[in-house]
Amino acid sequence: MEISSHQFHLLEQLNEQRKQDLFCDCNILVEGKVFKAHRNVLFASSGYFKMLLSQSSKETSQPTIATFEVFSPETFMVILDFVYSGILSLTGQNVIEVMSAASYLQMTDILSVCKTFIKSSLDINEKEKDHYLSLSAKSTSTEPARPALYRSRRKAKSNPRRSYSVPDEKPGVNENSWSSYGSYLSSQVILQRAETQLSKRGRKQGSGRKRRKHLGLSQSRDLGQGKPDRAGASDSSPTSRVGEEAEFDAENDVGRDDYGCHRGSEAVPKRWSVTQLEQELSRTPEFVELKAEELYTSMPTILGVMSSWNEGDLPRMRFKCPFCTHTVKRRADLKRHLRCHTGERPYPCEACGKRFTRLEHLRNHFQTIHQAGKLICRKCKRQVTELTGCVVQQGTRRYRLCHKCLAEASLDSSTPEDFDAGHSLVSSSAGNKRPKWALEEEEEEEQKSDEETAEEEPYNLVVRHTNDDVPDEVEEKTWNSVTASKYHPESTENHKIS
DNA sequence: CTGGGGACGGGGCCC
DNA sequence: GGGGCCCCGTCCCCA
Repeated sequence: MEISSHQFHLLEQLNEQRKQDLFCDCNILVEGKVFKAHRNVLFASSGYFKMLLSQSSKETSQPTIATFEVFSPETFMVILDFVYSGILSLTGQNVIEVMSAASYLQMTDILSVCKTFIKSSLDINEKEKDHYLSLSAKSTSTEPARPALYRSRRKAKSNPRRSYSVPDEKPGVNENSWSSYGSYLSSQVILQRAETQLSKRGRKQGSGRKRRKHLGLSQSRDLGQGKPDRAGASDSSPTSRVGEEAEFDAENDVGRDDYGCHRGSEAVPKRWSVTQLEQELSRTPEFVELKAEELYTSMPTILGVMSSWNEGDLPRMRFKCPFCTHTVKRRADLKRHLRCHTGERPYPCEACGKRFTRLEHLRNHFQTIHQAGKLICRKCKRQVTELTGCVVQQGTRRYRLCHKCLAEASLDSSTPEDFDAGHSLVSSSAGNKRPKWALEEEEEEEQKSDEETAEEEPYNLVVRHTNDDVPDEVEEKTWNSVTASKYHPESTENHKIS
C-alpha cells in the first residue's frame, strides 16, 4: 500500500533540516554566500553534484564544499528551494540565469520548465498586442513581473500555491497558459538541429568567447580554503562573464530603449547575449527546430512592434525578432532574419551539398566554387580562355590556370580537368577531401537520390527549394551552364521547374 | 606571426 | 512579398 503523502513529508522534513542546519554535510559557496545542504539530496537532484559527490565520496567525514561563480546566490537559492520543495520560483528576470545554472548543474527538470517558460513568454496573444498598440511606450513599461511558480509533477497534487505544469509532461493542463506557439515549439523536437547549431556556434565563438567555467570543488574543514581554487582557475569566469555582460548590456540597451514595452524583452534579460540564450536553448536534446517559414506564420502577433516615435512624427512600425533585439522595417526581412536563428538552409548546392540561407548566397557560392568564374590565371594573372587554360581545385578552392602555369606547378596529382570536358570536377575533388560543412550535412546528403544526376552535369546549377515537411513537393530550378554563369533568373526560359 | 584575399553570413534597401 | 544587389563584418587559409 502506497501512502502518497510520504514523499512530500519526507522532502518537507529534509527542507526543515536544511533550514535548521541539521545533518547538512555539504556547503555550497556561491559568490561568497554559503548554502548548506545534504549530499544525498544534491546527489539525487543534480547530475553535476552526482558526479561531483561520487568523486569525493571517499572522504565522507569532512563536509564537502562546492564553489560556484557562474551564477548568483539568488539563482542558486531558487534552485535549492526547488530541490527541497519541488517549487520553482521563476520570473522573467531570473529564468535565463536559472536555466543556465540548471544546465550547468545538469538538472533537466528545471531546464525543461525554464524553456517552457521562455517559450510561453515569447507568445503574445492578440489581446496583448492590442494592449500594446493602444498604450504609449511610457505607460507600458512599468508592469511588474509576476513570478510564476513551477511545481514538479511529483508534488503538484499537494501544493496549494498556484503552479504551472510543463506542457510536455501534462498536455491539457492549464492549456490557457500555453499558446499554440508553445505547443508548436514543443512538438518540433529534433536533435540534429541542436548538433548543427552547437557546432556552428562553437566554430564561430571559438576564438571570441570563453566558456564559463566553475571554479572548482574543494573538500576541507575550512570554507576559506575554497578561495585558492578560485585563484587557481586560469580561465577566470568573473572576468569573462563581466565582459559578456557588458557586451550585452550595450546591445540590449538599444532594444530596451526603443522597445521597452515589448514583452519579448522579458524573456531575454539584459545580462545575457542572444548567443548565450541560443546556446542554452540548444544545449539540451529537447532543443526545438524552428523553420523560419512556419515560425513566421505561426506567431505573427509577436513580430509587429511599434517603436517609440518622436514628437509630431507618425509611429514607425518595425518588426522585432523574438529571439534577439534586432528589428527590421519589413516583414520579409524579418522572415529572412529568422533563418539565422532557426538554422534553416533551404538552398542546397547540388554540386557539393552545402546549404545556404539565401538563393543569392548559393548562386555566389556556385559561381565562385564550382565554376571558377574568373577567367584569369591565378598564377600569372593573364587572361585565359577555355582553350588556353583549365580549372583546378585545391582543397575547397577552385581557380583557373593557364596550361603553361599548370605545367610549371606540377599539379599532376591534383587531377585538373578541362572545363569543357564535362567531367565532374566536384565529384572528383569531393571524393578526396570532404569539407567540414559537407560532413555536417552528410546525413542529409545521403537522402539525396538526385545528386548523382547533378554530378553528371557539373555545370548546371540545380537549385532545390526544400521543404522538409513535404518532401514530395520539391521545387527545382536548373540553370543551364551558360546561363548559370550569368545568373539572371529573370530569363525564366532557362529555368526548369520540376 | 602577420597581412591579404577568399568564402560566407547577414543587414539595408531597391526593383 | 520575393528577388536581387550592395555593403560590411567575420572566419579561415595561405603566402
